[in-house]
Amino acid sequence: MAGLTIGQVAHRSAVNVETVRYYERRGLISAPPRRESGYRQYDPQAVQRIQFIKRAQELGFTLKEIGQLLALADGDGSGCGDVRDFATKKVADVESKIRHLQNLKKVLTRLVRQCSGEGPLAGCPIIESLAGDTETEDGRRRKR
Amino acid sequence: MAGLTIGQVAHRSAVNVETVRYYERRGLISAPPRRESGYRQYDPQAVQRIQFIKRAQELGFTLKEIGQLLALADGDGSGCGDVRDFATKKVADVESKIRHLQNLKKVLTRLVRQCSGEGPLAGCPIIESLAGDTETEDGRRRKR
DNA sequence: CTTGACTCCGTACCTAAGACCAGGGTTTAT
DNA sequence: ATAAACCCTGGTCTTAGGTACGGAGTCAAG
Repeated sequence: MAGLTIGQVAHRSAVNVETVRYYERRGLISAPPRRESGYRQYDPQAVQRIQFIKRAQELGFTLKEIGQLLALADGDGSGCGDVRDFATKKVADVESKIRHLQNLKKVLTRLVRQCSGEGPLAGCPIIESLAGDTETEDGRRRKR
Repeated sequence: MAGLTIGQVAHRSAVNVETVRYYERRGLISAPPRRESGYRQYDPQAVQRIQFIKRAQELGFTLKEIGQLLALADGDGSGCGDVRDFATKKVADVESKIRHLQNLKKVLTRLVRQCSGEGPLAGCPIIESLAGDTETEDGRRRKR
């Protein structure tokens, strides 16, 4: 009984069966050999690989990036430095997202602070701020 | 020539024509009257409304949330406080996302720090950390 | 041998927020 | 009058990461 069924692999890696097949389609895990019946027969390594994918996802990598990461890990030519570059780029990514959100938060907080929370809607600083008052000139490009 | 065409509205609010129609389908802007020909005839107010939507989007609100926000703004019963609650909840939202990303960053940074960036792949701390080593027990639920 | 659990494949569906296209009809400038 | 620019509907396509379904075949236990 060498080899795991897809269901066993899925359960051990805490994902759905469909997810395993999906990863195969995406090329993240290689197509395993089959039994006579056509059933996939997995090496226990497959579980490791899926867990790798899941952990990398938790770190904010997309499946596409994980594919590249796995290619590095599988490939021969690359070294540790390539992997580090990858992770470094991701850190910059995350930092940029954080900055964006912090700016958002600042603006939102300011709006909330300006709003007393009392009185009717008319005059609510939040609504007014969103409504804005920029009058754009006509931009019809049509010939006249 | 009272009323703007959809193209004029789109241009003035700096969105695509399709976007305007999409917002109408989503119920974010009301369906305007039509000419004989079937052409939509917009009030200039429509531009304001779309700008409202766009600004709210920039603040991180989804269209669904913006729909609720607009319902507040349109509805009669609600007051400024409801709007403030909304924005406050969004701030909490954003804060939670920031915390998550900061945690991500911490983990990634630690990984990068641990990695010399030299040498071959085998033994790269980043790869090893992702590969992990948790041995999960079998969870086959099938009768035997 | 039956039954229930499992697996196969392909395809469709989901969320978000639109973009784009085809095949028509309309408006307007010249 | 003609051509360019515009508008209509309705449908499909996109990205990401899966989930779900249907009909069929398979496997193991009682």
